[in-house]
This record gives sequence, C-alpha cells and structure tokens, in this order.
Amino acid sequence: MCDDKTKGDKSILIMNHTLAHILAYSLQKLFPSIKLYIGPATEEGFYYDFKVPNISVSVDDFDDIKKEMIKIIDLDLKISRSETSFVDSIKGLDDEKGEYKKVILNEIVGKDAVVSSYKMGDFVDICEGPHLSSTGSASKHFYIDTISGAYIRGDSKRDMLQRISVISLGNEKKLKVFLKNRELARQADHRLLNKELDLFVLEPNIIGPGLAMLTENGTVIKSELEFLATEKERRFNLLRVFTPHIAKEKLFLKSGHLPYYKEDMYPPFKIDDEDIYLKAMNCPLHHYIFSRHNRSYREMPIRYTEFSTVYRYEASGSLSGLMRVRAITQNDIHIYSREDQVVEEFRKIIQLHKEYYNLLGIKSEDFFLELSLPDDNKDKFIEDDSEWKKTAEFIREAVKLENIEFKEVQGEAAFYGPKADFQVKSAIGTVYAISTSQVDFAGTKRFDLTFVNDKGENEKVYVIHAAPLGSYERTIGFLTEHFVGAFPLWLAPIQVVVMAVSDKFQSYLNNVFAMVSVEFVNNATRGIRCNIDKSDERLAKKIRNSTRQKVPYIVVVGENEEKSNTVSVRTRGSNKSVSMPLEKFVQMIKSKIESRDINL
RNA sequence: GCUGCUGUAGCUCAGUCGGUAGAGCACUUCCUUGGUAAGGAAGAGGUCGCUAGUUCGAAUCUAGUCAGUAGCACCA
Repeated sequence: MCDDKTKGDKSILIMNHTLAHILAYSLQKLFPSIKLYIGPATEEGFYYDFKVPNISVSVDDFDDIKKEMIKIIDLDLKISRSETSFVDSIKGLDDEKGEYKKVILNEIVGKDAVVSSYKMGDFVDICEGPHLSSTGSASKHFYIDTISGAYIRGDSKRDMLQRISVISLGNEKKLKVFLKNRELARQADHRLLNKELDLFVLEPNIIGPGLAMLTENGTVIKSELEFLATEKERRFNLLRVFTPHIAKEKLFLKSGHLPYYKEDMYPPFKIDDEDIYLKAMNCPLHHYIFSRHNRSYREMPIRYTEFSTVYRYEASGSLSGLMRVRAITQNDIHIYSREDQVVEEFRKIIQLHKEYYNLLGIKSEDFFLELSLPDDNKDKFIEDDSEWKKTAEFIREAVKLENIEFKEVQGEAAFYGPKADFQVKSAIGTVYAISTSQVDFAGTKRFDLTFVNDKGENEKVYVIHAAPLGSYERTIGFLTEHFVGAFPLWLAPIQVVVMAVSDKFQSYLNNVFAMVSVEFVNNATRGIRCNIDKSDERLAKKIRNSTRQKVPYIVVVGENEEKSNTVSVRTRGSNKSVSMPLEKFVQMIKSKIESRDINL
C-alpha cells in the first residue's frame, strides 16, 4: 500500500522537483517579498512552503500562479548547477528573504557540506537536485490543488508557513484519472454517506465537538460488531470485565498517564477535595482487577476485555466525523502474560485481527501494519534499552509468524512500549490507525504487576494492550467508507424493505412483513431487520428511496405474488427483480445472516 | 492547537449596490391505487452560527467568539 510502483519512477520526481522551483520562481515574481522555505516532490506531485510577510496567498491567486508557471516553462530557461561552501552560501542569502533558507542550511544541510544551487533565469534556489536541464521539458499538465498551513520542520512551536500543493503526474491522462478517482473516493466519505444512511449525529454546538451519537441505524452496526466480538471472546478465552468511567487523580498519577497526558484528558472536577478525571484509557483500572490477589504462573495468562468508552480531549483541528472523536468506545483487551508467553499471545491477537478482517472483506491491500518504536526523545519514552529491544523483538517475531508484512517507524511508540498499528486510509486519504496492539513493560512496574513463578519468586508481568476492532466510532466510519455505504447483509441496519404495488395488497404485505421480520433461534437479537414501506408513493419512488439507503433486499408484492404466495426480490446492485417463494427467500436470508456472508 | 477557507429551512443551495429572506428535495394534508431509481396540488417550516460594533436601517460591512472544513501539528 505504501510502496507503490510510481514511487520508483525517478524521472517524475526530478521533473516535479523542477516544477517546484518553477512554482517558487512564479511566486517570487508575483510576491517579491516572499520568503521561500522548501519545495520537495511528493508521491502525487510537489509542494512549496513559503511565507509572504503581511500577505496571505489564496486560491484566488492560483490562476495567476499557473500562468506564471506556464510562462516560465514556455521560455525554456536553462537550469544550471553551481556549488559553494556552507559559509559562502549563508553569506549569499538576504537577511529577510533568506530567513528560512538559513534554517535549511543550519539545521538540515550542515556546516561541512558543499551546498549546491540551481539557477533558472534570475531565480536561484539552494537545492540538492537533480533537476531537468531546462524548464521547457517540464509537463504543463499539473493542477494547483490546495493552499494550507505547514510548520517549519513540522514543529508546532515554530512559525507556520503557507504550503501550495500541486498534483503533477507527468501527463494529462494520468492527471485526469487521478482527479476523477479522487472525486470518486470523496463520495465514499462517511460524513457524506451519512446523509443518506443516517448512522450518526453530531451536534457540536449543543452537545460538543467530537461527541458522536449513533442513531438506531448506526447502533445496529455497533451491536453486530459487539456480538461478533463476544463470540470471538469465548474462542480466545477473553474474560469480560467492567469498570467506571471516572477515577481519582491518584490512579492516573500512578499509571504515569498524568502528568504526561494531562493535555489530552478532559480537565478534572473536584469531589470531596479530590480531583476526579474522566478516564482516557482503561488499562490502570484493569490492572487493579488483575492485581486484586496474588497470581500463580499456572493461571497466566489472564486476558481481560471490556467494551467501554474513554474520553480524550483530542485537538480541535484533528476532529473529523466518526474517524476522530472525543468519546471513544473500544473493545479494549489487556493480556497479563509471562515473558515466555508474550509472543504467542501477541500472535493470537494478530490471528484475531485476521479473523475479523476476513469476515469484513478487508484485504491486505486495504491496510498496512506499522511497528512503532521509540526514538531517543527521553520525554516521550521510558528509558530502558534492553526492554525496548526485547519487546520490539517479541512483536517482530509474532508478526512474522503470522506472515504479515510490516514497516517499522521510529518515534511513534507508546511511552510504555512498542506497538503494532493496523493503518487504513480514509476516503479523503487521511491515514488512521484502525486498531492497535502494544506490549507494555513499564506499566507493569508502576502497578507492581507480578505473578509467583515455579521457583516461588515474584516475576514481572508483561501486558499486551489490544483493541482489534478498534473503536466503534472509527471502525463504523471506516467500514462505511470501505463498503461505500453498501454494508454486507449481516451489518446492514435495514436488511429488507417490503412494499406493495398498491394498498389493495395491504394484508398480504403485512403478512410478508410478519414472516420476514420473524426472529430466529440462535440469537434472538439477530432476527431479520425488515422495514415496511407504507408510504403513499408510487412503486418506483419507494424503490428509489430504499435504493438510496443501500438496503440489501427490496421486496415487492402485488396481485401475482399474493396469488402464488411468492415475493418479488430486488437485490442491491441489480436493477432486475426475481420472483421466489416467500419461504425460500426467508431461508436464504437467514442463512446468509447466520454465516455473515459478505455477498448478497 | 496553528494557518487558510466556510457558516442562510432537516438536506443541497440562491440572495444583486446594506432596505428584517427564496428555490428544489425531505415533511404534513388532499388528489392519485399506481408493477421496479422522482405522479400531481396545496401547506407548514428560518431571530440568516452567536455576541458586540458601524449605520436611520445589517443575512449583507467590521471585530470578537463558537463550529465545520483543508492541510500542518497531535494521536496512550
């Protein structure tokens, strides 16, 4: 997913890098006081970061910028390279306009390097290169896409610059296809689909930003996922527990989450002179359940799970529909394990993921696995080299045993241990962790989590944190986008809509409705979810309404059906209807629901 | 949180130069009893996100604020 083939195409990267310079040159012509920062090529094109003092460049300027760029391309300016020493390069920069270029030289290039510059016309930019030999060979088929903010060196404590992002794929055809595909992807945005599907409600002004409510439709999906998880729990020997949503400050101080994560928790309220926090995580509470009595090596591992909501004061700018919310409901698993069991337990968690993903039709190209390790930032990660190494190796081993490809990233670990995140892309391209599994070697120390080993000694517990179904909010958002609203039968909020050709056939319609919506044995709450459409509309209109809600089966009855005790069934995705005996239809649906068949 | 953009009916949107609002869909009622993606008519529905300010007068101009959004930063 992340290593696509276009990435290896060097010539496009070179051209886009040259186009970035052309963009910068154009901007400099239009805004002479501009301070340029950096302009790399990306997978889809390139961008340039800059700041114009007292002026904010806007989308209204895009036309002018494009014209300037085309002009520079048409002039076919020669591009030449020159080299200078670090000191001369610094000296050569204007104090004002070169402010951010100096950042590059001082912080990225370094004193000992020879600094290369590329020149086109009267525009010179410090750059490693390589570049095209002249501007004329750059493609004019680029699309100035967005203007937004970006921090210097990605550091939120520094100045924010403006970033113009351009899509450039080398030719017109690729550009058109890209833009068209992106438009299609945007139609899969769960926020957009929600207008038809009516799964959730956000009332940021009244209830609060990031506090999502599920409607009766969304709640069906949540419940189905919960049934599924409950079934799996039994198979994987997970034990269900239950904990409160609030706790004293002491708990989170002990766990180490405070003061580390104070900013990310809702501010506390005072009761009897003590600060009470809304929980932002379940682990410390589960730890107390685990450690309520002494544990023998014989009973390990102990696997707890809880369906619970945690509250995180997520940054306002990061909130997005159901994908990033502030009240997060997870199926949160904590496995208390002996050292020699960690790999096997972690492996089981990966297997659990596989089972879920198979069932949901999520293929390996839909996600990627990221192994997150610490970097040398001592404020973010607990210091203990040997434990970090050991636990990272546990995860690598488990993941390798399950034959899943992964990539490793530094600096993304949890403060208490390395983690393996399943990452997915949303419809608009934002990457989200859909589930996370972590090995914790530190929390265990703080809570003195131990068991008595076969030598009668206290031995350290390793905790695996996992939420293989992610949060309901994000998972429902992701699944909505994944299926573009056309949920598999077992997840569909409404599985069948029955309607009659005219209300002459009311009684047969009622009969069919009663037969279809009958609940069945193995799980009473998993009967067939059937709606009856009694609206005074023409048949075509009723079909249209249900079709837009992506209802899997639309059942129509009239004179013919009544006579023969059949139904006319229109399956989602088809515009033809098939006649079949009522009994047969109900049986078919029943078995597909019970087996969680992905196909209709 | 930062930068930009946006905020008019449940939804999608229109509203000229400042003169207290309009359409389509949805909703309600009536007509229509109609065989597979929009039948017709009428009606109801809005302190123009909120708060100040400018003005005789603000949906429209200004400031602040709340929220959404695109990125960036964050993401236990």
